[in-house]
Amino acid sequence: MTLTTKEKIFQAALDLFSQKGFSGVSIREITRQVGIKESSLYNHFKNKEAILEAILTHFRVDFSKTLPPVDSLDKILSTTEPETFLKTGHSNFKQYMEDPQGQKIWRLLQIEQFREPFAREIILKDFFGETVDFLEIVFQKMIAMKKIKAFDPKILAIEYQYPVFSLLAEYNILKFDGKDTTQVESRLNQHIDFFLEVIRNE
Amino acid sequence: MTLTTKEKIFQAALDLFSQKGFSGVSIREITRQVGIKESSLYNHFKNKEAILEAILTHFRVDFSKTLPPVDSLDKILSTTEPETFLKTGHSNFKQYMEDPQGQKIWRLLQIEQFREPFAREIILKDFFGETVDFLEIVFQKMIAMKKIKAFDPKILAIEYQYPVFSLLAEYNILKFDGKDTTQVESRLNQHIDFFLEVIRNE
DNA sequence: TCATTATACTAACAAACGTTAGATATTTGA
DNA sequence: TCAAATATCTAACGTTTGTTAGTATAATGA
Repeated sequence: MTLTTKEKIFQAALDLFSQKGFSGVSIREITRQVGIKESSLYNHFKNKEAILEAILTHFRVDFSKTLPPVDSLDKILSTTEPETFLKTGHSNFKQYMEDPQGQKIWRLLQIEQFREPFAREIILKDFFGETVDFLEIVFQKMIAMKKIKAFDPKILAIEYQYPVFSLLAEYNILKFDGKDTTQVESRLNQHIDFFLEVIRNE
Repeated sequence: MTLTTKEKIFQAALDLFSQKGFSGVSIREITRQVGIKESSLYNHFKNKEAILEAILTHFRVDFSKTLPPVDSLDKILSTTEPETFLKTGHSNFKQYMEDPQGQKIWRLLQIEQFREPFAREIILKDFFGETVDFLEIVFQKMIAMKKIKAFDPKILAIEYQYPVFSLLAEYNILKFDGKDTTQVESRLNQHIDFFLEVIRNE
């Protein structure tokens, strides 16, 4: 699986931007990593800004694939216990966390969120918004099926997901320094267990 | 209350770094905002890096003052209900959130966390670590006083504080665009209420 | 008061920046 | 097979970068 020059530029830029930020990386640094002269880059991207834009756009499209479609939820939830459902979701999430590409995109969004309006939009809408909206529907359905206590599903969505975001932030910092992440991972498990205990219908 | 030139440089640098990041701001941009020539800056700071270092160090000292001393906890907790204690803490926290200086430092830490090891250390130790350690002691004492249910105090600390970090991140993005933040603020209140309901000792 | 110290200025530096023009080589499609 | 399109190269451009040297002015302390 060989990459085109454009893809190599994309990857090198993502790698460098996610460490030093957009302003901290030069065209020459990117092309040096790819193995071409700096002028050649302009055959593939209009300018430096266009590389970042391509990365952010690609991520936006990519992220929308990680959640199961809402139409299939009734079927899934009728055959799956809340515990299994959440733990499966956690497993998917963990996979995303451990993927180096996912870590780079997360870091890039963190670094650029206050310089790049598009990054803010992705964090707010795709990251916070979409996940919470999805979970709200999930918990609403679980309540209708009397599988969990009848709390406000929106509140449940936040109570479940927001700690996960913080744990993910902590995880990515530790991972960046190559430090041990088992504690954060066990905290994520503890969080899910705690949450399940709280919402359980006796 | 007039500022010295050094303080003006400090403030201008914090202001600009928190919007564009360290690499995105030039010495000339800082000195233009202060109203001096770029060479004059070097009478106050050794180089550009030293300004960032001064900002991060100042924040570290500053942040350690926001939590009440552990020695005074027994006295406070014996006369204060959990609900009042947490809501007072929330009020202090909100004040910090609404302070423009606090927002700038938060943004700076977010932007620089992967370029600057010191920023990572502050986020991990001061932000995550210290707050959770403090809350663990608080909940441990509340449990000993039989004021709340006997959950693992460390888990309670995380369940309480980690959603607050995520809400704070969301709050700061909205605030940066001048958008409405009442929804995030009400979510913070809902979180506290939910948490109190869960840990209440019947 | 006067020497010293601190702070501001002008001017310049070498290096790095993003980007372009134009020549050369490689790949593609009729 | 050969013209057209695409990708790479060398070389250079005008700016901006962080920083320094040297000089003038203002504040400080004996």
